[in-house]
Amino acid sequence: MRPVNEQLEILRRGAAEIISEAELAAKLKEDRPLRVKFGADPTAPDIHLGHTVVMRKLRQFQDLGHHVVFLIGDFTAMIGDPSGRSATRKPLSRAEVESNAKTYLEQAFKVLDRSKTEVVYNSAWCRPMALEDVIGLMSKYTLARILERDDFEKRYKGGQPIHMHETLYPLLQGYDSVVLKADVEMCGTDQKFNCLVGRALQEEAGQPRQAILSMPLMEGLDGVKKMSKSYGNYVGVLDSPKEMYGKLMSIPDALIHKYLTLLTDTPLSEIAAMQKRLAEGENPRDQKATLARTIVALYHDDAAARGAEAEFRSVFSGHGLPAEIPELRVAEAEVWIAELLVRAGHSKSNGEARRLVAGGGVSLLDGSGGGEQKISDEKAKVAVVDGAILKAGKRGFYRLRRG
RNA sequence: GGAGAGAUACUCAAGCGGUCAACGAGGGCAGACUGUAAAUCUGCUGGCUAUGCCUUCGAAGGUUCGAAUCCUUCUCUCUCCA
Repeated sequence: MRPVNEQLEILRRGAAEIISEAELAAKLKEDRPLRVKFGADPTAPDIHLGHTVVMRKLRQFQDLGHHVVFLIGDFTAMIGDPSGRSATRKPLSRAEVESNAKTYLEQAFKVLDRSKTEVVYNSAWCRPMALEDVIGLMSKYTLARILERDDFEKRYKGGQPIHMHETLYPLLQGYDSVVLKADVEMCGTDQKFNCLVGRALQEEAGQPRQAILSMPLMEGLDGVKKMSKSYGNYVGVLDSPKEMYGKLMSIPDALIHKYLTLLTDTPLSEIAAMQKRLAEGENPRDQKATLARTIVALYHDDAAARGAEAEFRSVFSGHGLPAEIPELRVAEAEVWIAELLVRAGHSKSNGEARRLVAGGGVSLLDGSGGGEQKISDEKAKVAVVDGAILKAGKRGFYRLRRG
């Protein structure tokens, strides 16, 4: 195994907090594969770049020769983790959890080394627990300490409900660490509390305490809220090269270097150099392009990255047309514009389409992309010319086909 | 167990018998400007080919010509006291 300080240097990259670095160093010094636990709630079937921040770190552990225990919180998912929530999360059904877990793992292995990952389900030990076991677990912790947790505290003070079962979640997650004899637990900063409970419970059980390595929560495309599917500000690992590239080009400038640090292998020295060049006047757009290209190459390949870039340049910088335009088959010679937009799947309702038209967001181009003609009358009927292109908003292109 | 308060559109939040599809803010979408960045300005932000009709203000009933607004019951939440 590589020297401890080299390992630490790699592991420190991008980390929010290591509790404690001395403990982690001591474990690394034992010169054996550490058991690195990571728990995932199978609530989000689609993995996005936000999830990969932690997974990439796990991958680094794997590459350093350590053992990753990937815990699917199938049991705890049914409780609903209150982490980072201001409201109670609704529990999932068995069937949902199972199918989510499957897709989740499939995507996780885009980052993790499948052969070095042990997958476990916490229902294996949670489900058989008898009430006395549960009470025994509860007796190891105090309500005061549970209420110290950020989100509980906030809800408590804000007069919002906290359900009893939610207070059990940190205990169960901590208990997972006891069962798995984890040496290290990886998590996002929002999970820090739960990980700390794990340390306390391990100590109770006479085990060495796990070290904690937490990664920052990564802001999504809007640059404000954390990346999350429900906020719609995410880049999915399964997104097409074109989508990935485009989405990444829309992030605020301030996020460029954070993304590079957390989502790519770009050496820190290179990132620092980029920051310097930016301060000296380099156009942030170009650095963002580098970021976008690098990430697309990671989840697809170099050719796809170059293709996505070329297309982006031609469509957005050069106001050209995308290489592939979905076709919209229309039988009639003439169709109401709003209906056309709905049929294309661009607008959810006629009303929404009308607003888009009235707002000046819709135009019609001839087959080669020229002759742009804005449609601003929401009542307009448009003649369906075979091969003409309907442009809706910033990125909606549809090629009309008669027949 | 007792006493109060509250539930409004994606979120926060006005409204307290007609002028309410519901003020305002945030968010979102679109346009201008740009680098699909930020900031700024403008418009839009229930459904319906539509000077109107339909659905929506926790749920179900009721009063009324007319209800988000009044009454009854129910569900959920919070606060205080035990």
